[in-house]
Amino acid sequence: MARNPELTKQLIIDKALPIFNTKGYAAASISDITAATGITKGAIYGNFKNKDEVATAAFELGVEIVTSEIRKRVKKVHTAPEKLKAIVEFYQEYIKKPPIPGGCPVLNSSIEADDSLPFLRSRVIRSIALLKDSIMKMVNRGILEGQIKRDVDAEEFANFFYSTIEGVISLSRIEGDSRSFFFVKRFVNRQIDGIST
Amino acid sequence: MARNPELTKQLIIDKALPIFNTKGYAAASISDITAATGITKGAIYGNFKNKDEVATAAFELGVEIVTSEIRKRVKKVHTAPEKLKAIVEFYQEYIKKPPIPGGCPVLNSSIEADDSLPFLRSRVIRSIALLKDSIMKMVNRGILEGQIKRDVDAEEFANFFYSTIEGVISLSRIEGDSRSFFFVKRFVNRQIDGIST
DNA sequence: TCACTAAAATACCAATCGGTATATTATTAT
DNA sequence: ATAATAATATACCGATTGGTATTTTAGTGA
Repeated sequence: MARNPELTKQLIIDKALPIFNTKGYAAASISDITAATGITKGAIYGNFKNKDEVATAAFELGVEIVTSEIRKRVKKVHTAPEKLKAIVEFYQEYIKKPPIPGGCPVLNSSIEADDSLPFLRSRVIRSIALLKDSIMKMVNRGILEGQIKRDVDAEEFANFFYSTIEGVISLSRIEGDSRSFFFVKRFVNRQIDGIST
Repeated sequence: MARNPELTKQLIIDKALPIFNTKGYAAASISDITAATGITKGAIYGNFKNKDEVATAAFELGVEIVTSEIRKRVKKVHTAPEKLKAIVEFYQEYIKKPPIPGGCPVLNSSIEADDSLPFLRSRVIRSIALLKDSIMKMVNRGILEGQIKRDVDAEEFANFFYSTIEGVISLSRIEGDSRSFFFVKRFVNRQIDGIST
């Protein structure tokens, strides 16, 4: 086996992410991870203090995968309305061809960590705050640059935008169908057009 | 101990619901239920085939609690816009004073059952379909009665409405704050006004 | 009052859980 | 080449899991 602890650690995180994201923290076991990695318990506990730390690292990777892809797509276009639509587009593709099996790690962890798992909860809150903040900034910059109407409440829009997208992701996933997403996408894009100048 | 199997069964379901709803199916144990009920494992397995059946019964109770309260509030007012706003109002109070600890059972189960728990998944799908359908009928009846604009797509609105509310519930819960709900409520109510005649 | 029955309590099961202590490796410095 | 060290593998731990078999208990009809 490779004796590079950096690689080992990364391998564990990479394989743990889809496991935690599909089964949830409680149902995912260390044995699941040893099975997926081909690595033993000794290697896992040599590189992580406990299960919580593995889950934390996996969650952070999940957030990084999602946000880096969003950043990439947002940079490609240059007006606020286009950027917002690019995010919607991203999540549509996310459902069809998920970069991480099991849905959105932020939403999943949000549900599982709201009443327990305090170590995760704080990180989920931070991730959501960052996401909402970037949407707000997008809207406000759009206002300054004359692409978005001046009377738009950026915080209200960000909360609507985030809630609706997370909601429709869970909806589409449980339905196993993208029909709902189609409708919601149409609605959201119309809202974006509605606040555009 | 009471030797009324009907009461025993109901006691188990009543106590199991908040446990499953807060901890999730995987993390909730039979021991949690014996502790909460004061009843032993023998009584549980005498009344239910297995854990799945307890979880199923608890879920059905959760759905009944939510939908019956919605029905009640929807009946109190007599136009489609008022009915839609009454649902929003219900969920706002739901967050402040939850009739079931742990958030919305439909959303929670939706997240946990999308990749596993097929016995739950099918029931979640049915519950969501019923909820969305009742919103669609509300909108369509509003159109017929001249309260809602004729060009409104009921299915699109229902999907937006459901997604947004479920999304903001998870958001408010993880944030532990109703600020986000306030913004989203304002947005949704404005949408309702926007489709009203 | 006394069987009979059904419900609930108790005792037990193998399997698995997260975690640890120890043994075995592979790598590096000398 | 070899000793020291760090990383991984192995073996094991008590606790808990869902579930079952058995015993005790409460309620019912005769």
